[in-house]
Amino acid sequence: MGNQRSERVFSMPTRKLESVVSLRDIRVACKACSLKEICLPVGIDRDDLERLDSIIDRKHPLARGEHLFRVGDRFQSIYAVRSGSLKTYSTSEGGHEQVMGFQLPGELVGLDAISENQHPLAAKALETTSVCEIPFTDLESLSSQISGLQHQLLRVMSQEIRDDEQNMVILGQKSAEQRLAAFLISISNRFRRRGFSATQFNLSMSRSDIGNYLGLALETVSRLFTRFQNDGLLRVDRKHIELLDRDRLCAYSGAHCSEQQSPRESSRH
Amino acid sequence: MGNQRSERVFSMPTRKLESVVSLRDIRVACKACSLKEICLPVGIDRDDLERLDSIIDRKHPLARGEHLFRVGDRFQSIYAVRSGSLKTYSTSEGGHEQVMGFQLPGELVGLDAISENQHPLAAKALETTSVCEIPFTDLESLSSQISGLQHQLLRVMSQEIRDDEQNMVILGQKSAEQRLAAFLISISNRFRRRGFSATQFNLSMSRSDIGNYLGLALETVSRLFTRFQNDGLLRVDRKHIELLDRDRLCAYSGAHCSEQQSPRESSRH
DNA sequence: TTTAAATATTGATATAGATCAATGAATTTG
DNA sequence: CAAATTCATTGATCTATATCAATATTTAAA
Repeated sequence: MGNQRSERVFSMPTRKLESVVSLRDIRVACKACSLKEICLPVGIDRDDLERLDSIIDRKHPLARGEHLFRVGDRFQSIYAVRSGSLKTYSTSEGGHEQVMGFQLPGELVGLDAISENQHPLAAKALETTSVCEIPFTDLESLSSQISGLQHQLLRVMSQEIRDDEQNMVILGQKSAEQRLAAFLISISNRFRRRGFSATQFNLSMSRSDIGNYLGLALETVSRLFTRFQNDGLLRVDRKHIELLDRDRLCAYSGAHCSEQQSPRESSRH
Repeated sequence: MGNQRSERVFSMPTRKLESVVSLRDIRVACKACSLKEICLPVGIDRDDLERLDSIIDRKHPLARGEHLFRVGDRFQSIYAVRSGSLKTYSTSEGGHEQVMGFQLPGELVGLDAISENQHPLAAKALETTSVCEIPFTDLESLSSQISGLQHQLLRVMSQEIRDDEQNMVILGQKSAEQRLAAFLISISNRFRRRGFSATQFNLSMSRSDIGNYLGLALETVSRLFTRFQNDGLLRVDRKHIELLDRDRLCAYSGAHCSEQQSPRESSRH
């Protein structure tokens, strides 16, 4: 699928053996990981990468519906999605769920837990999902030695703030139509950036999750999908989406789409 | 006003003399600044503080309506509000403004600019406002030496992400009433944390700014203020707000108010 | 395979809050 | 200090989208 290539490079045996299963085979070095430019884009040389690699731990894949962490869990690591996808969400007292975001391959989760030393959100796998675990204290001490890493970490966090700001704009003043369009464009951009198709993908999250995330009723999401389809913008088949007219969809989203850019992917500089 | 005390401690003469006016007198050491626990809460000792201080630059106050920076400005520094307040906002192609946040004394602006090396938002003074300028490269190199500072910086950014997430909840699924209530509680908490009154304060921003920030029409904000007043929750006199029943207001906001906490103030741990 | 449980679609209706509009302070300006 | 401008309040109406409801489809379970 796409270029999820060359992930099976086996280096040293698993350092930590907390999980029982045959982790050894899954152990992959950062330097060989197809996601490495994403997790650590800039200015980290060969040696540094090796050091970084040594602190990163691959866990065995999560099944659909499994939690990576829950609200209130002690914060120890941030995670990078290697394959699959996650949703993060919080639950209000009334048991009502608020979906805060979706994490696709190459994206990080858990940065919001640093300040309180515990996870303010839960992270649940939307499908079979594997992640890299990056123990935070290790990362911190390493990044005080590797200045490029420190900077990179700050950049990633800053980007997260940007993205959240973008979402606030979307929630604060866009119409339902604009929201869904913006959402699809964002997903598309994020897939493309990871080397997947930008025009054809599967949404691993339910309509209800999308609606919740966008501040819309799921019925509205459903209706909009059919509307978009009727307008010739895309083709929907349940989870599968094919974007037929990305530009027009982008125009629908009410954003500057001149450079077919999305907030999320603009971090490359 | 409140305990905005003991700010006038004069140390060495201004290092950078970019601005013409009598900056010398305003120059105040971090270690004497009433905001120091806020900017740099933990684990920084006397010596380190002095080093930090040496990179921080006080600028002369901004007049109401003046910009601290504009969209697209090269990112060089982050800023801490010393007194007064700011709003950050972006402007869509249609010239439509989106207010992203308000910064009160002790709060930082500009963290979202790190990733792109330029400011994605503009920051404008809502009243006469003075800020500390913290050149980012200096801060970065210093924080690789002072591990407490590095951690603190990450914490602050993480907290910002948390806060934005909170705002997403508010925009995504709260009613107009809940939004305004949550907003007032948040402001109240932030004032209290800085030693100001939590029950009586002036809103430096207009109804329109509040509405824009909360994703509501200004008329709605206005109506809600009168409603809240009629309900005996508070007293409004134009910009001046007096909270009469904080608990009930908090209940209105639809959040767990058990510990009269707000997202923003929960960062102390 | 049948049954059950999610999940998705589509329609009908209700409503929170936007928008339009007019008036009244309060600030700013000349 | 008057005039102009900005800002706030209040009312009347309209609309986008939620909510309620029924059905269909898919997935999971038995």
